[in-house]
Parts: sequence; structure tokens; C-alpha cells
Amino acid sequence: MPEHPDYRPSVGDAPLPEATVARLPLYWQVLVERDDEGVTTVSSQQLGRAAGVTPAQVRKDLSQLGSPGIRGVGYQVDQLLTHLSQVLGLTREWRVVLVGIGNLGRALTRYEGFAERGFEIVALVDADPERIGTRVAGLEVESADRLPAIVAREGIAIGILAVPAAAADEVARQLVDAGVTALLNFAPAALRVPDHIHVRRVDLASELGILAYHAQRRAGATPLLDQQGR
Amino acid sequence: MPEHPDYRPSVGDAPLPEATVARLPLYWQVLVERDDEGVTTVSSQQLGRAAGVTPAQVRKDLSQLGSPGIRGVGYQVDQLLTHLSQVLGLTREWRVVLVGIGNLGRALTRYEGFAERGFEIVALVDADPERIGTRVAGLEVESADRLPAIVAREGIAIGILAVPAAAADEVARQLVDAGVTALLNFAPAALRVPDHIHVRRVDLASELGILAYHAQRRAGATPLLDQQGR
DNA sequence: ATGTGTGAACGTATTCACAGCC
DNA sequence: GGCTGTGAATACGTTCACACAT
Repeated sequence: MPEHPDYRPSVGDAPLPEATVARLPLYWQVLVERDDEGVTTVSSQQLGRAAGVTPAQVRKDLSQLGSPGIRGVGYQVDQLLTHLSQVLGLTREWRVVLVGIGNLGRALTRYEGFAERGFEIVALVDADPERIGTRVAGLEVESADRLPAIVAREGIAIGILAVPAAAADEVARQLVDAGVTALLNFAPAALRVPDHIHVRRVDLASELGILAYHAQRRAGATPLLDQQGR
Repeated sequence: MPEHPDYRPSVGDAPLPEATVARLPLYWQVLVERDDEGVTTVSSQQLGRAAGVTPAQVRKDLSQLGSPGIRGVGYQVDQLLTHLSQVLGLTREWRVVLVGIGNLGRALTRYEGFAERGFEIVALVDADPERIGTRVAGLEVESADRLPAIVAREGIAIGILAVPAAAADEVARQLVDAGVTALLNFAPAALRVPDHIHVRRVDLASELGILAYHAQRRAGATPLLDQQGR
């Protein structure tokens, strides 16, 4: 392998595997906690345990990321945290627009997990004329046709869709046209967006469907009561 | 390959790949819509388009499931929907307990997507003494130590965790002890549960972290008017 | 001794491409 | 002609196992 005695690949270059990217926020979360507790080093074992991942997986991920560990010791919590924050872009604040101010949308405005990680909802959009102009969570609800102005005004790169399925695709198009490059979609619908736009889908009903499959399978397979406790 | 002129493997046997299982609810959803519109057949092309999946993928999934398509025509909507419902266990109602009646928890009680697919939240649990005994969404909030009684009383197999990360693992243990076999976890924490318990994790902050990674990467790749910086 | 870094082995998932049937 | 069903090819992801650094 190439020998770079003291150099590590920095932020801009890595095309990290998507599966790895999906785990980085878990590690980040764990590291923040450990750091707060004053712990200075973690092993892949400990990190993996807390994140729900095998130690080998942790090492693979972190090595792909180019993050230095110390053999016989583990990883330096503060260093690793800094590096991870850079890679994930969590050193800056991300301004987010939320579209759809229904039940879920309103709950999201109050979710503290976002702010703790540097995400701030700075604009609200809804299609319902009754809602437009009202204030929710300290923000004025605006109309969707103002999206280009909103995105430019606030410097927004990320949009959250909490609209009904029927409206999702159209709203996605508007968001993309307005300049948003990443979308978090809560609607149970596929979004047709250009390739360079990143979409993550969170489909609660699907999740329950998947669980139902397993619960049923389990119920069918269980002859009597035959589980054990760990 | 084996010739089974008219026989297709039915509900009880298939150990479907997890990736396939995760897509079945998407297909199910699309089929319900098409069925409502009175459409009688769909091609893998159409189904895939609506679900955000390639046609080849759809065919692979449905063939693994043992579901019959007609060459030159496509799939019979009603047949396929029936079969899928059976496989996913969506022919029955699933009774669900929700633990954690904060912002997110309350929003979930009002989420119509669950009921539409046969999931009903039939019990609410919270640790906060202030909340216990109050009524939310027509249900009385109960204490966690009543979980065994609740699960038995209501015939519950699925639990939803909308509690703070620090409490998640302990609550999961209580749910499992009470007899729940599948969990939907909204807390940003790993749950230590026995192997036979199925957990799906929905981590909103992680999702945003993943998007931030891509948004940043994209911004770095964009040569012209760069972002604002910090 | 302990725990990383990583090739190699393994397993899983997706895509291709085409034969076969309607 | 159109579209499924599916082996074969490929890509992706995870786990193993062990040399090597501290």
C-alpha cells in the first residue's frame, strides 16, 4: 500500500461507500457522549457496541475515512470527533426548510435532536391558505411559490418534506428548482428528482409493514411459548 | 428448475431476503392506489417507476415471493395485492403500544398512515408521572411497569419507542420482557435485545447527517459561487 | 498484552441479457 | 411485440484472521 508516514486524506476527496456514510452519524453521536463524559480514547469494540455495529466494521469504516487509530490503544476521542465532524459537515450550521406543517411537520419543528447537531429549521412552507401567514414555532408559514426566494434568502441546501404523498413529487420539484440539493422525504411516495439530488426516505408505514412481516413469521414459527431470556 | 405447473409457495415458508422485504410495503402501497383507480394489471416497469425501483428489481422480488405474473402482460393487481397482504401480514390488524408521549409520540398518535395499513395504537406508556393517567388521543397514558399487563391484555406484538436516547435500552428490555417481538425505535441509541427480536431504527438526526455529507460534498464540487463558509 | 489496519474470503444485492410465454 | 422469469455477471458490503504497532 502507499506509504504516507504522517499524511491522512482530508475532507474533500473520499468517495465513501454509502453504507459507511450511513454509520458515521452513529459514531459521531457516541463520540459526543463519550467526550462529554471525559473519556479520551475508545476502542473499536466499545464504539461498535454503543453504535450497534461490529468492531471490524468500525475499523473498516474509520480506516476508509482515513482516521488514525493507535494500535494497542484505540481511537483518540477528540481527534476522531473533529475528523468526523469535518467529513459529515457538522462543523457548520445547516439551514433547513420544512414543507408541510401538519402533525408530523409540527412535531419536527420541536424536535431537539436537529438543533443539537447543527440543523436549524429556518423556514416553513405549506400549501394550505389557512396556514399561510400564521406563526408556528416562531416562524411565519409561507407559500410554496416563494420557495426560490426563501432558499436564496436563507442559504438553504436541505429540505424536509412532510406533505401528503400526492403532493410530494411536485413539492420536491419546486424545492430542487429553488436550489435545494438534499431532501428528507417523509411521504410514502417516490420522488422523481435529478440524479445529483440526494434523497433519504423515511417511511413510517413501511417500517411497520416490515415489522409485521417479521412478527407474523415469528408467530407462525413459534410452536408454543419457547423463548428464552438472553 | 423444478416444475410446479400451478403451485406457488405460499405464506409460511419463504425466508425472503431482507432487502426484498423492505421493498414489499412500497409495492403494496402502489398497488392499493392502482387498485383504487380501477387499474387491473401493472407491468414491472410501471410498478417500479411508482415505487422508485428498477423493473428488474421488481421482477426479482416478486418472483422470489412466488407471485405470478403474466408474460407479455404484467401482474394482476388484485391477485398481487392479496398475495402481498398475506405475506406482509396486512390482512389482520396489528395492535401497537407506543412508549414515550413527547412531541414525536403525540404526532405518531395522529398519523393516519398507520391506521390505513391496519396498525392501531392501542396503548400509551410514559415514564413521566405528570403524564400518567392523562388522556391522549382517547387513550389513558399508563406507567411502564404495567407493560406486561398491557401487552397481554391488548394482544400486542409491536412496540414503538419514542423516548429519549438514555431511556431507550431499558424500555426496550421491558417491552421484550412483556412479550413484544418487534420494535420501531426512534431514539438515537442502539438497543441490546435478543436475536429473535426485530428492531427497525428510524434516526432522524442521522438522516440529516447523511444528507449533510452529500450536500457538503456537492458544494465542494461546485466551482462557481461557493457557499458562504462559516 | 492489546487493539488497529487490511487483504482475502465470504455473503448479499443489484443489474444484465435473453430465453420463453402470452 | 411486450413483458415475465431467471441464470449469470457484477457490484457492494461484511466478516475473518493475522501481521504489526504500541
